[in-house]
Amino acid sequence: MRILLVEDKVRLREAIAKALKQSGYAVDTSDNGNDALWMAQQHSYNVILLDIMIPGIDGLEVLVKLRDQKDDTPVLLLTAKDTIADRVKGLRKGADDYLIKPFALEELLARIEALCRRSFQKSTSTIEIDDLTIDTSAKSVKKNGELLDLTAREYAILEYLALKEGAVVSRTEIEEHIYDELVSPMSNVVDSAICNLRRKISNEDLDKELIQTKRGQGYILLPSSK
Amino acid sequence: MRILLVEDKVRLREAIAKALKQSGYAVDTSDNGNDALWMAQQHSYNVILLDIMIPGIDGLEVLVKLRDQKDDTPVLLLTAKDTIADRVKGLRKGADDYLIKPFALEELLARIEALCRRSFQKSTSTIEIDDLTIDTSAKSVKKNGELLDLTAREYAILEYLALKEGAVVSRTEIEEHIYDELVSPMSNVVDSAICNLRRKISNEDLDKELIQTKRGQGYILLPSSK
DNA sequence: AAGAGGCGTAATGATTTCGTCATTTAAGAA
DNA sequence: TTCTTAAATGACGAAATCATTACGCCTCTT
Repeated sequence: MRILLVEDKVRLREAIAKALKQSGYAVDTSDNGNDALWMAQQHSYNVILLDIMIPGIDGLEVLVKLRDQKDDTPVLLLTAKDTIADRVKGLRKGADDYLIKPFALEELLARIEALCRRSFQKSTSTIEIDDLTIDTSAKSVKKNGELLDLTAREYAILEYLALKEGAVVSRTEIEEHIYDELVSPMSNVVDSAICNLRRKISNEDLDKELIQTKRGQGYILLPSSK
Repeated sequence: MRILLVEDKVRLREAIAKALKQSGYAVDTSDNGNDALWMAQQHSYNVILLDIMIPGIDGLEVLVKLRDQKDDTPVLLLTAKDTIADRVKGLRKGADDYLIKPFALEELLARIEALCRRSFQKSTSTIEIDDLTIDTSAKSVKKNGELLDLTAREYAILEYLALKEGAVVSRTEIEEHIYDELVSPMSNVVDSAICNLRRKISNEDLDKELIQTKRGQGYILLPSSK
């Protein structure tokens, strides 16, 4: 966990830095806006503690510049100013939190923790299998970067198979997971859906089918051959 | 954007709820911990505003229970207590922010905005997509710098889609996050709202629709083509 | 109190999807 | 090899989904 601390008052800066280090953070410090901006660009910090009134370009401006550069490191503003308008302004410019001096170190630490906690949950939403890329949030599939035109059903089945990559999935299982109502026992909905799906994802270059049939058992999506 | 407001003092609750609604949020309220917990479990809120001193199980406990259930909805604690120890305790238990009563509505709104923003992994209060610029603070939309005249509903839907840029958003999800009351299942409110919205944001120059339909799945706002 | 605009509902028509059925193909057992 | 049965395929029509329009209620403003 690496933190950039931007604060011009020496004593305060040292005190905060010391406390942070004791809590196990790696800390870089700066006493002015220009250096701070430079450092933030060089390094990817987990949190930036930013005093507003600092020499060089001021804290808010540093914040704005960072955001303009699509840098979304969590920023906690520190300031002596204490009007509601200032706070609102800071938050609206893309700060994540705001603390007013003087503050208790305990509170600062707790807020930093909250910011770190939140910034850590980024989940990957794509599954890659051979030349297919399944984007589960866009519910779309690309083959070699090219968008495939799958129907909702087809996508759902493919996604399900992909989640169970390498495992045999029975017809019944597919019916139960993809179809709401009961499918009549004699139906071959799944077969025909699989058929259409194969047609769309098949790759002429490779001779093997990605979705293979396990006669009498179901289907299996081959594990990625990487 | 749907918010759960938990506060037992009637007047304060109503005042906050009113302000939130005016800002375009869908708001559910509760005056006690038990109901609040129940509601939070039923629904996926974008933010929970949680007073600590409430009847039934207290706010902190509600928070702890939610976190135990791996529910990581952003929680903003509201409280009259004002010792550092209390604040730290709240944050350490998994709260994302903390406000002390009495607070200014402006600041509350700004903090809620920051929480929403971060939960969608966005760091700035304006979102640019193609020729559209969505200002989530001012709740306005510009097309090529020209202000569009959207209704509150239209804006809310567009903002939600934009925050989820590149992800499919189902009708149900829109209904649940934009509308406070239950939408009757057969209704096509969302469809017609989308229809109107498209008319207003469509660009004759570009032939592609910004809001695309994923038949059987929902709508998707295409990621900016830069 | 009247008017305007916002918004939900209902109805319609266009389009796509998907399940069924009939038929062909392929796999495995004897 | 031949027989049996499971699976693949293709065509068709019913059903579902969506876009769009019109209408009417409700609310807010003036």
